[in-house]
Amino acid sequence: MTSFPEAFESFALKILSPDLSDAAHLRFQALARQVALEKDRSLDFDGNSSQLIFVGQGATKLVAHASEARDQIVAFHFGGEVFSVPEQDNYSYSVCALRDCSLLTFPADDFLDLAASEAGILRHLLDNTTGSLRRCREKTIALGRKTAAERVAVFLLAMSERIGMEQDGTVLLELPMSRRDIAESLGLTIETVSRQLSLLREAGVIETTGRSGIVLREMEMLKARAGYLRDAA
Amino acid sequence: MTSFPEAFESFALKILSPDLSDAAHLRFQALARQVALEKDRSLDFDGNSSQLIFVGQGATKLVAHASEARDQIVAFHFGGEVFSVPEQDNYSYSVCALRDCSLLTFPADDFLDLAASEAGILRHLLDNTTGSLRRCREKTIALGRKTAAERVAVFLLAMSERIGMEQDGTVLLELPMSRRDIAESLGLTIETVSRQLSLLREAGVIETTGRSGIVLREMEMLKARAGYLRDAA
DNA sequence: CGCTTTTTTGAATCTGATCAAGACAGGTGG
DNA sequence: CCACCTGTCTTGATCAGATTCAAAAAAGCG
Repeated sequence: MTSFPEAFESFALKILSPDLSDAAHLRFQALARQVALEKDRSLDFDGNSSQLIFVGQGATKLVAHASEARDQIVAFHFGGEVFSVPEQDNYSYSVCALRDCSLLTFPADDFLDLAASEAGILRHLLDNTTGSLRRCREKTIALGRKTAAERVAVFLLAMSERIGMEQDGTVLLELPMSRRDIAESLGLTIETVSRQLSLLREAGVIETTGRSGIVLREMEMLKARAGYLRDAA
Repeated sequence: MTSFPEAFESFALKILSPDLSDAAHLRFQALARQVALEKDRSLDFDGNSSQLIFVGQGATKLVAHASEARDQIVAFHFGGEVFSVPEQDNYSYSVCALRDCSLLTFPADDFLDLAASEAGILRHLLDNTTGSLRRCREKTIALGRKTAAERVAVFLLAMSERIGMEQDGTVLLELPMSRRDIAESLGLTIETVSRQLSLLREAGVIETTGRSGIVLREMEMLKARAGYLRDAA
């Protein structure tokens, strides 16, 4: 387990301005709570305050609880990313570890008060939030207008961008999430996800090894199945 | 039509710091492009740059084009709001007026460069973006896990919060968007939206007057149909 | 190697989409 | 001011894709 100062330093390096005064640096550090979250463990919040989460190491899912047995995964976040957990509104949210994680959490209000005059930090947060918004919008489009086949293709392409290892034309994926997680992220059932992966396998677009390994063998075919605009990137 | 300086002032009042120097103020003004967008007209962008939009007056929809005849409305925005239009990635985006609009547009990169050392402005943008993200996440949950009936209820409740007029227990809505818009926002078809509204009408939960008027007569029943957590706000 | 859990596959069901008319609103021109 | 016309909305019948229910197969663990 990384020690607290060490974990905080990796955060400071990424997010805080390098020219921040030592005093301010310490105030941020005082605000941070370090959490070592084991795989499949989740972090619940009191619900009255929004939280800022920095993922030092590991992989997490942000889950919204729509009602009993109806969860929607709002986003996946990997090492080095910062994201915000909304305070409870119509839904309650929790953060769950896909694999062992080292996290820093901050109450968002306090953090923003501290950063009120630190344009660099705010800019960083803004960029991060804009990125989350862009991904969330893409997810909205997928959930609103795409078929099961297209959603699975979109998911694989998005994962290949974020955690894929390229290897002469093919991409290797080591998915940290289960079929259930994929289904809950795509607004589908486990069975449908499994069937769509089987179809891709039969079509020679992907290969699967075990539960978590996937080789994207035909990236062009996969893109064609994602239902994107023909002339888009 | 409001004149350009006037439109810009209403923006400056809302977004820019009151203590911003006149020189900086003018630089922001130089960056702004005013657009008077008539109802049903849309603004397309070159796609290579993200835009910041300030809605002075009117109501807009942010539309993503997934493929021919498959549009998804990502968000509605009303007077006084600021939002960002992503650069074209896998989809192309456009902004369309639901009623006559007066907008200011800024290239996001340039705007952020100008605001680089203005913590107040950045904070404002961050709050706005965080709000957009929160709404987008709620939409994700609705599209991923809710039935048609629940989605329509959620839509009506969200609209009542944003543009509803309360009147002794009931809420009056004057919807600026068509059934098609509602459908494209909820990931449903026009017919399904219409059917769900008819069901609500038959159940006495709402009344409709003409194409655009809706009276929310039984807010509690509507909330119960939205599929929220029982104990949530 | 045997046990548990996850994943895959199959059959039936159901929700929402599609196809097809009809009703209505609201604008236009007589 | 009213009749007409156009586009929007509503309603109905059928269809398809995804869910649900059920069971077999595979993966990963001790």
